[in-house]
Amino acid sequence: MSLRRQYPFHLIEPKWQRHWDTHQTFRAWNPGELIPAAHPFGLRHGLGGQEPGADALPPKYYILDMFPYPSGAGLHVGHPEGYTATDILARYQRARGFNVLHPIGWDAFGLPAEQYAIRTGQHPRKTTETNVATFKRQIKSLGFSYDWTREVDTTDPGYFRWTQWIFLELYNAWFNPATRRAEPIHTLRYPPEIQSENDRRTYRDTRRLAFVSEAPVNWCPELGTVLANEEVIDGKSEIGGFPVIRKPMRQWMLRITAYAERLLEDLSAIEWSHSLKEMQRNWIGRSEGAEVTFSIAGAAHQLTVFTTRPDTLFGATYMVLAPEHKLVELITTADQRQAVEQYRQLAATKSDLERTELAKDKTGVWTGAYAINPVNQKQIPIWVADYVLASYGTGAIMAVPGHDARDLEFARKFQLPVVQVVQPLGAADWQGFVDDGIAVHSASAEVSLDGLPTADAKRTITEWLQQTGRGRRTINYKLRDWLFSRQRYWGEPFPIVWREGHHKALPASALPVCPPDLTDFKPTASGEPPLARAKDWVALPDGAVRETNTMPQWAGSCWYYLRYLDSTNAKAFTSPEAERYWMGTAAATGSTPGIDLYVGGTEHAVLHLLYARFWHKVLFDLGHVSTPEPFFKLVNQGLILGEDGQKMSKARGNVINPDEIVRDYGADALRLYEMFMGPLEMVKPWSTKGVEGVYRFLGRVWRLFIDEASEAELEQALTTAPPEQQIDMLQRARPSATIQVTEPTGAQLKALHACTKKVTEDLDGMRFNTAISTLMIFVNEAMTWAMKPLAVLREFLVLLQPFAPHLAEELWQRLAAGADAPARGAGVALAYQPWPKWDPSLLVEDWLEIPVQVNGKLRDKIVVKATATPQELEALALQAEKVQPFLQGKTIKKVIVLPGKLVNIVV
RNA sequence: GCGCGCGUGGUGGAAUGGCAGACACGCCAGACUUAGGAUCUGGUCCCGCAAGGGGUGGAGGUUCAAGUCCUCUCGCGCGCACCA
Repeated sequence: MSLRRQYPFHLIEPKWQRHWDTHQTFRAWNPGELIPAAHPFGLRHGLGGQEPGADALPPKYYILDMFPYPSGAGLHVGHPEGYTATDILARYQRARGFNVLHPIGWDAFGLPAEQYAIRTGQHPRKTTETNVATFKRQIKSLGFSYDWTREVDTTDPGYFRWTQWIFLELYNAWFNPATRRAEPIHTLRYPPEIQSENDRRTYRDTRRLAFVSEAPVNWCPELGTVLANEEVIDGKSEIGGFPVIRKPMRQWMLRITAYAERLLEDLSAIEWSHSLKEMQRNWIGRSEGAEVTFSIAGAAHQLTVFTTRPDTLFGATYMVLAPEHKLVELITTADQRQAVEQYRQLAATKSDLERTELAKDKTGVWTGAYAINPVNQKQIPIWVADYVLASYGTGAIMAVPGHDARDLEFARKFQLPVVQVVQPLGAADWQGFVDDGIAVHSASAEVSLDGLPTADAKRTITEWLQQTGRGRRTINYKLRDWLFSRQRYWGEPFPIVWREGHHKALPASALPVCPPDLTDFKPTASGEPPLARAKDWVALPDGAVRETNTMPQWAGSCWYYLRYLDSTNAKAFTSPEAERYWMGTAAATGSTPGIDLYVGGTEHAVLHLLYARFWHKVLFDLGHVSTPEPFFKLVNQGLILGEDGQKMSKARGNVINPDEIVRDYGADALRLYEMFMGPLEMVKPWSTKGVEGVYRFLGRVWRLFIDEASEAELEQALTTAPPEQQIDMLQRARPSATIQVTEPTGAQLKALHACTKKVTEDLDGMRFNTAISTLMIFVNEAMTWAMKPLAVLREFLVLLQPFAPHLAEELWQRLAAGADAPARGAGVALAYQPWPKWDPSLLVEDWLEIPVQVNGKLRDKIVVKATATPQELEALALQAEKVQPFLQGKTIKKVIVLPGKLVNIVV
């Protein structure tokens, strides 16, 4: 701390935080709720003492933060960045008359609490409670205008009961390809050949949106759990960075792939950043191409491959199967069996990391078998190689080494033939040419592509394949179904029981299914999930056993924004009325469909944000929510780096603790600084000097309003007063005598209205940094006024309030208490004061300074009446003193005159 | 390798195609002070005493006018990455 205390923020901030808490100032009102007569929202909208329906309430504005995982480390300065941005906008929209929903909660299931429990034996519930308490204290110390009555905690049985309920909705639904929608499972029709109840059960169970699969999954031995594709980065676990291997296991999956196309299409209807949409598009990974079926020489089997380049079919000189491909064992010849088996086993034990990052060198073995190319009946060898992934396409490819870099590398290593079938348009070498060109050497007795540009060749060959029954046009996605079960303790148990090897959903009335109490949270020695230790819990009286896997952390965050709408509802995840009002369509409410603004970090680009969209679409299809997309507009805040420009980390010792900033400079200063650093979305380094800068600004605001002598008295009195009396002593700081009820001068009005205009426009564009600089400019000017009109300063406080709410409220109360004028809404909380309007006519200048350029270079400035005609401007510009030397001996070719802006003389 | 984004003073950053550097940090000078790490005032892109010249990663282009638009190029950041 190197500055003196600029103003008594240490008293002001707790005072207003307590005031907002006890008055529930920021409570958001649902349709039909009784609004107390004295609540500022009721006073503002004339609804006090009433129970207005959705029609009588003002339009809604739903502004959401990504709720935090309450880690043991406490809040870091990245959290307040997004939270301050949304809080400023929440306060702004409240002032503009919206019914604002601005909630917060805790995403509290998760691995760290469980691992801490394994180390120390402390129950994760206890750890979670402690961490939530810390986060809550820290967040409250920043003065955010959350509606705390709607706080949610994903680990609360009253909450996860509905997470389990939504899982049942998924379980009891299937995706109807004809309607492209989820429908209740009872609408599923069985093909005539499926008759027995057992077959029907299997048919049903393999079509549910939540289903059991026995497929190779990402298994992390270190964490003792499986992970979703999205949780594996470069072959390592996202949490902890431990190796991940592929292992076949029986797991719960969610059928997100059914929604691939809609998840992709609907991106165009929402306002997200370009890069974020691009990340989701990449993850979904749609690619158009064809499936081609090859027969196998001397065998009845067929081999289907996916290719985006069916036009290169004539160039296929060999085939490759993924090591896991089922056909491998069926077609491998006796001679090759040993080599193939060895290769497959080696591939199975390799981690993903070893198969990708570390092993760029291609490996593989020949199966001994041949495929027959359908276009020309040529026999080409079938290989097994791990550069082909079992999980993409059909797990097999036709290799065209002439026009694919990977196939070329493989062909060169194993001396397989390379042939040309595409002629580059330019002078490029054809070997390894992968772009579009002209088809060559692509003709047989049955079909010819020669001379066709790539696009036409694709179309021609695909039609031919389709007509001859050897293939078809198809679309492939990289997106995989969502692996939804984990071998953990600290997560939602599945509402599922098993009997005789079949799973069965519990009825909704059996919810919540609470996890049993345990003292040992490790997986069992046999590798079963920790819940299996609770034998009494697992075994049910009727002989059934409970599912012992739990849901992943993402489950709770998939729908929390819906629970906020009606967070204590015990009968439904939310009431339909509340859902319609807050999430409803534009036509019904006059506001945005879905959540108006969602702010959070970019780390959830393909995890939470994809999963939540998926769940929302299922709920939409099943009639539970009104919109197909939850998050209409989304903004990612940029990372805050340490003062050294490096990512903040304990190891580097460059972590800034928000508690210390609040202690030394106050919450308003922290809020203001984080917004003043630069554009919200940008990555930017922390600067404590910068905090001091905005802190000094807040001090100037204080001194603009407060009498200096009285403040000195206050400071003096505080040195001896006991802490509990100090807050009341704030009253001793009296408004400055220079604040008077006077008619503002033109210059004063102009300063206010210019400030109002710019701040308003900047808030609409989320340009918080320039909004704050505008407030600074106003204060710098107002400091020079000998007489400060009360009305002007009051309006300024309404503008300041979203940014520095504690200080603004304190000063507002001070001016209202003065009783020296009929205050604008005296006694009504500043937070609900109407946002000021600006009068454009006040901003018009009588005289303007106009730059005069010669050939685009600034040479002089002329002062003219704002009403000057272009002719007058041109004449004055040509006479301007400093312009003369540049016109000497030249012919004026042209004069560009922009009235009110600029004159450019071209010579 | 592919995709996306970004390059502006000593620093964070401002600039609907129209005066480059708002606002702030830092620094310099001054005022008030016993003092200043408080506050206030002034200055602060570079070269130059000045007149003037140069300047938004680099090279071209479009335009009366380019930080802004186009092409190429270099550098940085983020994402994806054997996806057929």
